[in-house]
Parts: sequence; structure tokens; C-alpha cells
Amino acid sequence: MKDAPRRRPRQSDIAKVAGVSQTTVSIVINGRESDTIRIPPETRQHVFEVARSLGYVVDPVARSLAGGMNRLIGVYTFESMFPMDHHNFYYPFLVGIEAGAEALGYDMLMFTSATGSDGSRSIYRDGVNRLGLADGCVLLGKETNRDDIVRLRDEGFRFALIGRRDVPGPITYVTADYATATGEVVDHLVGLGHERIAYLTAADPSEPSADRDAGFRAAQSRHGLDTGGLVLSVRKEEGPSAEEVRRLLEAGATAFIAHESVVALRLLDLLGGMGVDVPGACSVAALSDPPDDVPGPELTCFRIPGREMGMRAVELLVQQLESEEEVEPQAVALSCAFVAGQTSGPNRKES
Amino acid sequence: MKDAPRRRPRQSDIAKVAGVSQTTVSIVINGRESDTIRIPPETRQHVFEVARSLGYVVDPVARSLAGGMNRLIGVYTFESMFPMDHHNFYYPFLVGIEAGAEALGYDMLMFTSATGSDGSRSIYRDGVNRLGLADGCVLLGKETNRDDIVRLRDEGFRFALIGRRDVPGPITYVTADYATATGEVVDHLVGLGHERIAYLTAADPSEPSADRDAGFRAAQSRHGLDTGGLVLSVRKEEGPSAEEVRRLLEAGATAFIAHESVVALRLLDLLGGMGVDVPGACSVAALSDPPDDVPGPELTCFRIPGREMGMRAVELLVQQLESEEEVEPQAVALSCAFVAGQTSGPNRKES
DNA sequence: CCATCATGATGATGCGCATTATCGAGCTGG
DNA sequence: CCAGCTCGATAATGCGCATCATCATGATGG
Repeated sequence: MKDAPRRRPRQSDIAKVAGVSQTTVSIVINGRESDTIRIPPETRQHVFEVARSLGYVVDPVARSLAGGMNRLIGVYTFESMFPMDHHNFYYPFLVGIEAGAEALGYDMLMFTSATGSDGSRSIYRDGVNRLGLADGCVLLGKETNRDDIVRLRDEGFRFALIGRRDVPGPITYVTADYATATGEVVDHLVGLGHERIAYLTAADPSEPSADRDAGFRAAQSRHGLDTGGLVLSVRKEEGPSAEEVRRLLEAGATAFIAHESVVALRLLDLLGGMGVDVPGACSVAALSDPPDDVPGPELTCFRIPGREMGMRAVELLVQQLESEEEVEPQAVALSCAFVAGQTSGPNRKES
Repeated sequence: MKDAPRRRPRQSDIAKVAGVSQTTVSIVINGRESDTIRIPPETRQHVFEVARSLGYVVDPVARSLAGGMNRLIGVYTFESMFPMDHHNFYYPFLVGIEAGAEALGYDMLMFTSATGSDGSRSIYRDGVNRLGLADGCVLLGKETNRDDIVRLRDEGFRFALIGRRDVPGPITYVTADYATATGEVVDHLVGLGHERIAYLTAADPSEPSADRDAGFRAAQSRHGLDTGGLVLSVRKEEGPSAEEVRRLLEAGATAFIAHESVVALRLLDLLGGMGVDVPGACSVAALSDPPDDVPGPELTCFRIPGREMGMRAVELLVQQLESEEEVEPQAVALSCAFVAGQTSGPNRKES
């Protein structure tokens, strides 16, 4: 039953059978052509047939060593890729990356192994950059390690980031246009008559948060809004305290905008507990994706185009990989779809 | 700004600086030791220091070519890996695979590109087995291609399947113990006094379905159940028709068991529409995972240990990869956790 | 004083492939 | 009749590393 574990055939095996040289086989397999390299169709045909009959498959490792391409898109996340939390932040991005890779004929190589005991990851942990097996890599994660990114770029490794990151020098990345989307949320609330808008920003700074802040500030001055005493820094895990919410209400807030959906949900809970009707007496909006499958009213917010961002990142990367010349790093911002939702309504309070 | 793209240092560079041979460097880096190979601690130390100072990192590609392991676990699904459907059937398995790979220090190579125009996949499209880049592979999918599996095994390629598959000859796989779990569901219903249990099996045959059927038959004879006229073959996408359900009720069914949760849900809908109270007048159970986040009563069913199956598959695979001798193919069945739920209650009907 | 052995290392080789430089044969034209 | 050209193909080389067989040296022992 168990045959001698016959080795995978290599190019030299084909060469022997087909009566040509290994070089010729390589040329044929790779479909190479130029004016200095000429293999007539009949020979190509013959080599192909022998290759198929022997069940030949290229060894991607050898090809990679020899400087060839493997049609492999690496995916590296700076945090665990599949948290047990089913409503995975990364999921839409991965969907998009897979779709993009599949459409362009690449496989995905997901790098999981460089995880430290603290759960954080570094590409260079133990000094080994395993990303090299892939032709290029899509990088994601909130806890992006900027040093790693710079080092990668300086090594000439091709990659595309999902999410804007401030690093010295240009890099290729795809982000969502948080600033504009934030502006739309503010516009919506202002259109409903709100003038005192409480703003719950993220406690720990990050580029996406900064973008939202910038969008908010722009909208604020556009509408001549006064947000004195209405800005609060909130930690995602904790959300605002009842006391803080009460203070904002006393300061005259008729609407709340929170960076995080979970914070907005917590806010809804608190307001409910305080007998404040939403959206009757007060409006609530979030500056991110609607939470999945949570019973209750639909949140006023916007949709981050995760899938599109994933696909786009792959496209940008492949573009770099397949072009002969050096491609300038590109930044792309995709727009978010505004969701009117049911947690915002007209301002009934006299101003 | 753009320096000459400095090459990564290699072992020979270290060797030159440290005044030893490349061989020595390799031995030190790999921490190899034996009675024929002896490098004193001082030399090791020195080599390490030079390596560090040069910022040396092994090239995993070259290492792999030279016969070493790649520490790459392939993941191949016979259908699209990330359907937009967020409640992805594969998700728990992927979680487990990632966890297992990470724990054992392997990366995941997800093969996505071999998708045909019909959406089906084959490992050997164009006669090329691209799985070869991975040291071994975890295979999943309902539409498993048996020919591919046999061919893989005969090629000596290492893999572990998630899900039992009937193929000639032994293979390594991890499955859920559907038969026992099914038996527990029946036991539960019988314990509640049900004797006429309608059984909605899957229309298209598969090994997991067959296992459930076997478990059901065993329980049936164990309890001396008569299911004459109570067995129905149901297509998952459609579910049973109202007419069919009515007929089963008329045949005296006081409880329903459906393979698929979605079928059970549809059943609940139909029964509700017919004014049949669940679990008052009739019980309903499913032989699979509870549906996520669906409002309504919790379904009587069992949990498929997807995460554990994924981890276990990786473990079995790695065991094969890292053992010197040939490892016999192993089959592992993990038990499912019974969920009593709220859709089953005592039989109030006279028998 | 030579045979033996342990110690500390190294040279050569090859993994499978891509690429570069080169070569022979046939053909053309002057 | 040979210079020059095109066509078809190849030998040689190297990618970076692991491994095998081997070697030089000094210590030990009989």
C-alpha cells in the first residue's frame, strides 16, 4: 500500500525525460520570452506535456531563493488575528484581502508566529523577519510597531498598510476617510438643530482618532459651534461614567458623539437609566461601525469600508510587486457610508 | 534619503567578521550540538555577538531550501474562506488553527487562489499542487474533493482533515462526535417523555450527516423508538414545507429533531404560524451549533467544538511533521456539549 | 615514542530554481 | 568561401543555508 515516498519531480527530472536542459524547462515553466531567449512552440508544448505527466509542481521555496515571485501576499497583524470575539475588528479587512488576493491570483500567507508572551507582536521578534517568504505584505493592527515599519521599508520590502500611520517618510497605506465621515455626522446633528454637541474622544491617541478629531474641529468651525466644557476623553473599555454624562447634560449637551460604538452604546444605557429619552430628549451618534446584532435602536454612525480597504490594499501592493520600476508610495482614503440610524432626532430644547 | 539598499547580512558575513567558517555560524545559530559537532561556549558567544551586532536574521527561505522546516502550516478550504456572511462556518476552526499554530510556533499559509470559475476549488488545478510550500496542511470544507485527498496522501504530503471523510485508506482527521451528541439529544427528549420523534435529516449526504443518522438509529433502538412515517429528508436552504410539518404532526410527532439549526429555526417559525406552542405542545431540537444572536428562545442543540478541533488538527499535523519516523494516520473525535435550551419540554400528549 | 582519542572546527556539497553568458548550427549575401 | 546573422538551446553560476565527511591539533596512555 505504502509506496516508497517518491520525491517530488523537479525541473531536472523533466529535463531528462524531455531531452532538454533544466534551463529550458525553467524558461518554459515561467513562460519567459525575449529576443535572446527563444524556445519554439513545439518544444514548449513538449516540455509542458512531460511536466504535467510527471505531476511537476514548482517548489516555491527554491523559486523564492532564486529571486522569483511566488504569488504570495503576506498578511501580518500586530495583534491576534482571530480573537474569540466573533465580531472581529479584522474580519472585514481579511475578507477584502482574501477577495483581492483571489481576484489577482495570489495566496495569503498569514503570519501568526511572532507573538510575544505579552500578546504583542513584532515582525522582528527573535530578529527573524519571516515575512520574506511572501512577495509583499499587508500590515494591519492598532498597535502598529512603527520601528518595524520603517525597518521593513528600509530593507526594500514591499508592503501596504491598512490604516494611516505616522512614520517618517512615505509609505503605502489605505485608510478610511474618518475626517469627512465625522463631518457628516456633525452636519446631520446640526441639521437637526443641535448646537451643544458633546464630544467623547478616545483617551489613547492614534491616527484614526486624530483624523476624527480633525474632522470634528473642521465641522465645528464650519458651523460656528461652541463646545466649551463638552469635550471628554474616554477609555474604550470603561466608557464614560454616569457622573460625567450628567455633567455634560447640565452643560447643555443635546447630542453626543462618541468615537467608539461601544462607548455610544454605554451612553445609551446610562441615558436610559437616567430617564433621558433618545432620540426624543437627546441624540447619540458614533464615529465608527455600527455594532453587530445588538438589539435596540440602530445607532447613528457610519460604516468603515473594511472590505474595500482590504481589497484596495492588496491592489496597491500587487501594483508595486508587478511593476518593473519603483512605484511611489501611495496613500488612499476611502469614504465611509453615513448611517442615519434611530438614535438621533431634532433638538427639542430651546437654545 | 534613500540609501543604497544595503543587503541583509548573511552567515558568511558573520563568519568573515568573527573569523570562523560559515559552517560554524550555521551550527551556532541553530544551536546544534552532538558528539561529532562541538563548538565551545566562548566561540558560540562570540558568534552570537557578531551576529547581533550585524543585525543578522536567518533567511527562512534559504533555510527551508536547505532541507529545514519552514514552520508553515497550510490552510486549505474547499470553499471560500471568508464569506461575507459574518457568521462564518469556518471561523471557529480558523480561530483554533491560529491558536494552535501560534502555540507551536508555526505560521499559517492560507491558500485562496485555486478557485475555479464555478466557485469550487481543487488543490490540483492546472496540475499544480501549490500546497507544497507549506510543511503540511489543514484541510477543511464541506465540498471536500476526495480524489485530491487520496492523491495528496499518495504523494506523501502531510495533512490533517477537519471533518471525517470516507476515503480509501487511513487518513488523519479530527471530527466532532456527532453520533454521541445526537444520542444525547434523543436521550433528553425521551427523558421528557417523547416517544414519537420526527427526524429531519439532511437531503444531501455527507459524513457528518451519516454520523448523526447513525447516532439517531442507535438511540432509536436503545429506546425502542418507532419512527415510522416520521423521517423527512430536508434541504438546508429550503427547510421543510408547512405541509410536511403538518403531516408529521398528524403522524403523532411530539418532538422534532433537525440536523441543521436553520432548519430548526424555520420549523419554529412554521409551528408558531400554525399555533403550536413550543415547548408546550411540541419540542424542537437541532443537531448542530446554536445559531448566533438570533432573538427568541435558546434552541435545544449541541455545540460543535470548532476551536478545539482546529487546535487539535494542527497538533496532529505538527506531530507528523516533527516526528522522525512515519506516524500512523490518526482519527480523533471530540465530544460536543449538549445545550438543553428552551425549545424542549415534557410531552403533554397522551401516548 | 608512537598509536589513540577527544576536541574544535572546516571544506565541499547540494537543496531547486532563475539567470547570464555563451555556443553551435544553419542560412544569407557579398 | 567566409563574415555575419538568426535560431535554438545550454553550461555555469549563485541564491543563503544545513549537513556530511573530514581534518588538524594536542592530550593521553601503554
